Amino acid sequence: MTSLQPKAKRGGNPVGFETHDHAHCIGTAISAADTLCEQKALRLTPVRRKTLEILLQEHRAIGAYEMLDHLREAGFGSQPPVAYRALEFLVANGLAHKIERLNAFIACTHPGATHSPAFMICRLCQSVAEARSTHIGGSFIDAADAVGFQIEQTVIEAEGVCPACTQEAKA
Amino acid sequence: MTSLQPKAKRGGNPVGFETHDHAHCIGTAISAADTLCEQKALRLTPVRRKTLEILLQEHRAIGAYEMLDHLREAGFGSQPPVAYRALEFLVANGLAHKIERLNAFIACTHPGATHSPAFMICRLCQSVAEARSTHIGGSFIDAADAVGFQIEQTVIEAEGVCPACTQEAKA
DNA sequence: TTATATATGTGATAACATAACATTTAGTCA
DNA sequence: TGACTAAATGTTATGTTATCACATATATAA
Repeated sequence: MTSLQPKAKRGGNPVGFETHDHAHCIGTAISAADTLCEQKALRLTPVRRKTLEILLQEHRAIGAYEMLDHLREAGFGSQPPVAYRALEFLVANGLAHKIERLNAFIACTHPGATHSPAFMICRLCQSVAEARSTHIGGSFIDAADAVGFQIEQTVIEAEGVCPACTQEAKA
Repeated sequence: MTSLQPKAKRGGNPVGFETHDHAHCIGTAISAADTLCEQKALRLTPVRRKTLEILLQEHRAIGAYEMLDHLREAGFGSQPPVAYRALEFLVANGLAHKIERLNAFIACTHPGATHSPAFMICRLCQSVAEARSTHIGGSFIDAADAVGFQIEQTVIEAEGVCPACTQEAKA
């Protein structure tokens, strides 16, 4: 299985995919990552940077092996740990997230901000959108507190149909 | 890798593990499953029933291959689809849940009730507790509504430390 | 009873992930 | 600078999770 698949449509906003804007958003995100890594004394090495760039470029959740294909094409190592380690670094530092339901990874849409992210996964077009709200897990945290469970990380994902696909289904 | 591993301690309630009570709770759950399947005209076949029994017996999240070991020992087929199909049936009908974070399955603690379950996973003792609250995902559903995303299923899981392990850590 | 749908068994393989260890690179400090 | 140390990378090998495809068997309906 190779890495070349059609890009998924964006979920959430039915905004058209525009190259110039997207290039700009990638640039902004990379700059933000640079700043963040400098502040925290983290090393955004070539593989890690490239991995983030690929996630941003694709703008969807991609699996570790698909990432590995891209990295190999870019001249990096071709064995699974190469991809997994870079992704692990990005996830650990809030620059990307793992979508457990898909066993795939996606660039964070607002790195730096402390957040327990929540995702909406379209089962029709496979797009994944990160929810904006910062307190999605609120009642869950309360419920955990009530029984004395110390939450360290949360996985909050919804599977369903995105607005664009809902429109298409109606048509 | 065989199936024999020490049982995880229960998370949530620090109630002792008592054979009689547990046997009773298994019996009750199986009866409930029978009733539910009769009502919905579902077939709780031998493999499916055994699979549910094993989940209830273990009282923790177990992987498909560990389940397969148990099923083989019980005289059923020994190839992965045997376990995956039975688990898929139970999950589809609300008798069990998949814990995405662990790639493992657990019996539902209150089948029949329509619910989008939420779980607390202890990273120290691996116990998994299903949260009682019925409206954990409330704010998430609101956030999805706001952007026009149609939720069909949710995955809500927290990883952290259960009350029992927190106690032990203090001691 | 025959037809049809559903469920099961099995072999093969795909997809996802990590352990272990050698090598290289970056940062530190005598 | 050069030796030391820690971190990162490359690679081999293997472990773990999940599905496809197809044959067979069983249940339900007509």
